[in-house]
Amino acid sequence: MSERTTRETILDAARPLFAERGFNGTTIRDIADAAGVSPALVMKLSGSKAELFQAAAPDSPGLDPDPSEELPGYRLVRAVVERRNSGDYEFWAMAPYLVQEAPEPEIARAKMTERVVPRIAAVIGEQTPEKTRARMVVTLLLGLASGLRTFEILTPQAIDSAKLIEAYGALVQKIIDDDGL
Amino acid sequence: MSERTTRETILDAARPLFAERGFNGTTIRDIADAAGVSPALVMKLSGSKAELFQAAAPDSPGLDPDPSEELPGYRLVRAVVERRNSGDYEFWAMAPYLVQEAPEPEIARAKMTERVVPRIAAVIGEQTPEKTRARMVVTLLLGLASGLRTFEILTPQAIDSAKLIEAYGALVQKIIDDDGL
DNA sequence: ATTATCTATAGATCTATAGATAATGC
DNA sequence: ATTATCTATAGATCTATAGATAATGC
Repeated sequence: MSERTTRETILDAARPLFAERGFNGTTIRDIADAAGVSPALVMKLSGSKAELFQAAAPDSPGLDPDPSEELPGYRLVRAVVERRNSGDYEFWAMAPYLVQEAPEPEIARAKMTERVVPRIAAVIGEQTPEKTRARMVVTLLLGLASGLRTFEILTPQAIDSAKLIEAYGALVQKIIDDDGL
Repeated sequence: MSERTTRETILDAARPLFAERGFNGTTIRDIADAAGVSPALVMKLSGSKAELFQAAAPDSPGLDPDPSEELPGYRLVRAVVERRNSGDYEFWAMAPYLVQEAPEPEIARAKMTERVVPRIAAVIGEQTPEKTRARMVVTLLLGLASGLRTFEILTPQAIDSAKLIEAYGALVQKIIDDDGL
């Protein structure tokens, strides 16, 4: 097993732990146990816990691999709902913890904005320097992920997926189409 | 100084620390220093760190003391924006951490939903058992607070307060008025 | 020979408690 | 006398490192 592979094993073990328990709630030993190696090796290969966090924490949302005919507002919402249904990792739900729990929250916040806002601006085709609509869309996606994942108030019992995509997608699309912003 | 008062001093010191740094990121000593007492006294008066967290963490949003003529969607949004402008404590921004960082996240999540959803249902006048619209409104407020506070992507430079209240208030009001939900 | 990994442990926390002292009310 | 508060410290972590051993490639 080369270093590359072991390092990847450790990062893969670290990611969900950091996401679920945060920086302080996750120990090097937790990660080592999950990866099946000694804590010393985790330290050796990652340098420090803070560096490991930086390396492990995903810092941008998953790409949309298949730009369909659907309007981008609905498409973005559908992706979040489908990830809930399949239990996949949800960047938008983890982002608040990644900022708040980072060893240096201010830097984490700035980095996050830098990566995420232009990305969404590209998806919705916004070209203004302020990227106001992209910022609003990011806000809406953060809320949706909170409701679906962190708080689980938008359960399938409370609202079925199709209806949710229709209603919430309409909100996102309304922002995208808003000429006043 | 009676116990009541010292206990309150400690809780007031603990609240912002827990909110900013989370449960694991805040130590009894931090709280003791902020309150100007010894760590031993903090322990004595609070029982344990977990109990202190329970006692200190606000578990519901601030009430709306002045129900105006304004439509509830705009009113709810305006309150969040104004708290940003005045730098006041924002329940909706802290709620994710309170759930995630709680000693028992599952219980914290259930409690949160139990308190918050009926509250918002009352504000918007929803009486269905599922409270689907209240859940959607909570989701939108969580997003707004994330965008304003946690990520600071909705800065006054990016969008001025009046415009934000108008645009985001319209979304919340759209959900409140949505007959399909 | 070099790289990968482990054991053992130092040094620095952290929560919690025991027991002492200072302040308060009768 | 009782309540409020402190000092001192036990016991349990946690990160990080030093030095030893096992595995690998030449």
